[in-house]
Amino acid sequence: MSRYPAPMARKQGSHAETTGPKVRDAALRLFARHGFAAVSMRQIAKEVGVQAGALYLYTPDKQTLLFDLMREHLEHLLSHWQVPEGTPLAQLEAFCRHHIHYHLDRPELVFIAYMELRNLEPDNFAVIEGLRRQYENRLQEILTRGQDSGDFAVADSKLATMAIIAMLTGVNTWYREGGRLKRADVEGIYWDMVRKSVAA
Amino acid sequence: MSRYPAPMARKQGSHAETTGPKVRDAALRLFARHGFAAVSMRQIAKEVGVQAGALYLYTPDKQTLLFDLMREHLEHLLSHWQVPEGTPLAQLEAFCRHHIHYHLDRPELVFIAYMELRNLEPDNFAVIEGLRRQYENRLQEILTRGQDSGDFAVADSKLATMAIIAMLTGVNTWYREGGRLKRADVEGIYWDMVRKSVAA
DNA sequence: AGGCGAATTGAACATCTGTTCAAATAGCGC
DNA sequence: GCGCTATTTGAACAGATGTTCAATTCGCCT
Repeated sequence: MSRYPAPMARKQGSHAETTGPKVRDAALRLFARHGFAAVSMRQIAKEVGVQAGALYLYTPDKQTLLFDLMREHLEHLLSHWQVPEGTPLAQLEAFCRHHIHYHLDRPELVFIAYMELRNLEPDNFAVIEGLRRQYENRLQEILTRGQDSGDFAVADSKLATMAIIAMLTGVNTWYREGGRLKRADVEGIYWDMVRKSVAA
Repeated sequence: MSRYPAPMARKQGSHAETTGPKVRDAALRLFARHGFAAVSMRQIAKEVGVQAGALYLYTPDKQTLLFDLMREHLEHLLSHWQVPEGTPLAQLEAFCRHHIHYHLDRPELVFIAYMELRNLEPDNFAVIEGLRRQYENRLQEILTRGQDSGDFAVADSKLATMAIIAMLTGVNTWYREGGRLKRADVEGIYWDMVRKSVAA
């Protein structure tokens, strides 16, 4: 939605529609590696192969560059996966496996979305926090339903939600492609721990 | 050790021994709130009530200010707690409860030690990572011993270590003093989930 | 009261910051 | 090859950055 500055659709050969994504990708990579505050617009521009002024054809300012990355990430996370029909146990397994899989596919976005919250202006922060809460609520509802049905035994569904998400997202801090374990192995082992942790 | 610039012990009334800690505390607070890269030496100086130049009587540079905070935090964590005698189950419980308790007591240090790793110069990063690994190893050894004794059933002790630490440290992201739950409640609930997650 | 060293100031250094904008360039349809 | 517009440059802005250091102030001791 609302790309900046909503340029008229250009025909092939134009650079506008290749530079835009390149700006986004450069910002993503640099913010993830060095942190939002440590990266200058000139560094981003150099990575794109353009002068700093040209960045402002694609974003109103640096803050929006960060905010858009986070918002798109969380909106896509929410739209990409819905709680499937089934038993609470099956729903929880689907959530856990998808969470790990999806997050391992996007380490830079995940990193930024967790680390750069404090660099968001208050209004932007509220939006991002709202999206995150929506995601957490999906898990919490699974847990609550499993608790009601007697499938789970969680002392506090909010705590269990936060505990499980923290545990699952933690995979991103150590997992490296080509390491000792395949992603499917990791998904299986983590799912096993989650399953037991909430078992009745 | 090796305080900077190792000033001669001064008698009471001198400011050197009150300004030093104030610099550390201001840096801790500001780094935690805004991030290392976003905080300037002049902001720290203003918080202390001193000119920027005076900070360099207490630290060789900004990087060392950050590094010292992290190193002292992790060294104190390691020296403050040792694995007690007892069954693997008792050891694991002690670890979990202490981890939550200790980390909830120092939210700013914990936050910095997790968030500002990428702002450490390579040599400093290696030191911090080594200290963190030592801490992780203590948990991993408990899990390995419990696995060998048949008390635990963990598919992979390294993964279980990372999963448990991520889960426990996650408490810091949401716990607020005076909220719905007391610290002891939180410790109990998390310990319950951890216990079940590794249960045979 | 005066001396001495520790503690601090305040200015200076060279460089970088996000952002703006008139002017120049590039690439399309004709 | 012309004209038009989307795209980009490059300079400029006002101020902030980490760090250094000669000069000054402070506070204890005699």
